[in-house]
Amino acid sequence: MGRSPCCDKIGLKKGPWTPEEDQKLLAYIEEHGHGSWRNLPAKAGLQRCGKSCRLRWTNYLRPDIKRGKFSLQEEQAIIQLHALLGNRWSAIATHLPKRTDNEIKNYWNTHLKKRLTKMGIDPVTHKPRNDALLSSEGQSKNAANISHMAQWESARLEAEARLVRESKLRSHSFQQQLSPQSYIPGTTSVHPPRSFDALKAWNGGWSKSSEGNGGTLSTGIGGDLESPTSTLTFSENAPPIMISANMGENSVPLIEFVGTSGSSETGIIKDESEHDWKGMANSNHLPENSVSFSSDFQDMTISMEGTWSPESLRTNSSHVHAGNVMEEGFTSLLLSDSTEQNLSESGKHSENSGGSGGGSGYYEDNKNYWNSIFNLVNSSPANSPMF
DNA sequence: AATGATATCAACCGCGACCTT
DNA sequence: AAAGGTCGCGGTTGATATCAT
Repeated sequence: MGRSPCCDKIGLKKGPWTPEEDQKLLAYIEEHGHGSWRNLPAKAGLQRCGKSCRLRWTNYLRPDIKRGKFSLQEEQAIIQLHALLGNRWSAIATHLPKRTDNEIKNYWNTHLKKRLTKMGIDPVTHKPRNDALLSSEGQSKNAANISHMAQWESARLEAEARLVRESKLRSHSFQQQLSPQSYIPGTTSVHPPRSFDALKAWNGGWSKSSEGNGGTLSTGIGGDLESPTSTLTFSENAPPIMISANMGENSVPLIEFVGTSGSSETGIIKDESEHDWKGMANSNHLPENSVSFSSDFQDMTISMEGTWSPESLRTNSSHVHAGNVMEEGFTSLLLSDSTEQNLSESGKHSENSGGSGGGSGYYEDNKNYWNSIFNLVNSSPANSPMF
């Protein structure tokens, strides 16, 4: 409902913008702010529809846009965020603050997608096309279930992106009111979006021990029984993997990835919260408000409490690809494609990947994959551009 | 140099979500 | 609650640039 009339229906100009038009639009917005896009063209003396003006501004004229070649870090960010978020370019763009969603989308379609395809990796699923690395059906299903975690995170990122947008908008309007001429690109007066502090803890939580046959990973704060928790556990024939999304005091989903290696060498990484999930995993003592479902993963449990509401999980629109988390090595592999560039500076993400093989490194690879993504989103608050 | 193929990217289009009346 | 208005998103197109023959 309520679709605005198309430009050609009201005889407005279309196609490439002239420098004069750019100047008019720029001058008007610098002086008045964009206000209502619909009314802007008439006020600015442009024979364009508001939509066209908005697009020109957001994708080209905005002063806080970084143009030119994408850096290695940016490429890496795009690939990893795409693995997590799918084609949600605006959400991805939130973490590359000076890039527009359109630019990222174009770059993906013209460069990165092709590069992935060329390497035999499905750019949609981020899985190898022949599925060679997912040797068993169980692992595929494993990946599918891990995707629930990605969905949660995806939904959270989406909400975060929305907040950032709104904050920026408010900030920008405020600055325009104060001094239209003093607009400083890329600056905001608002607090950065909540970062994934817990995920940082999560990153630091990996360690090894010789205890038991599984590996666990946690935020290190999961022991807070008071906090709302979302816990997802599952297991299959292989030693169990457990993912727990734990809500912190500020309703920040804290993701615990309690992974296990097929190899006893990997051992358990534990912390004070371990007893919580262990109890659940080994018994039927599920917390209240939990949802259990089974698949070929024999046990999956999600507990939803506190403000971690289903409404916040707009998973229906999430394009999270089941297999992506299982293919940690591919991003690094891709970025290590020496035919394109020397990527030595990206060692941060690839140093531990150890290729994409299975075996004992399999879950270690997953860990690294998520570590890199969470590090990425953690380090990219909107007003502190990472690039 | 001419021509065709391919790559790039700005811009458009249609849809859905959100807001206002 | 329903209808209309506006905005933003993602997919796609088409003009231009670049490369290959």
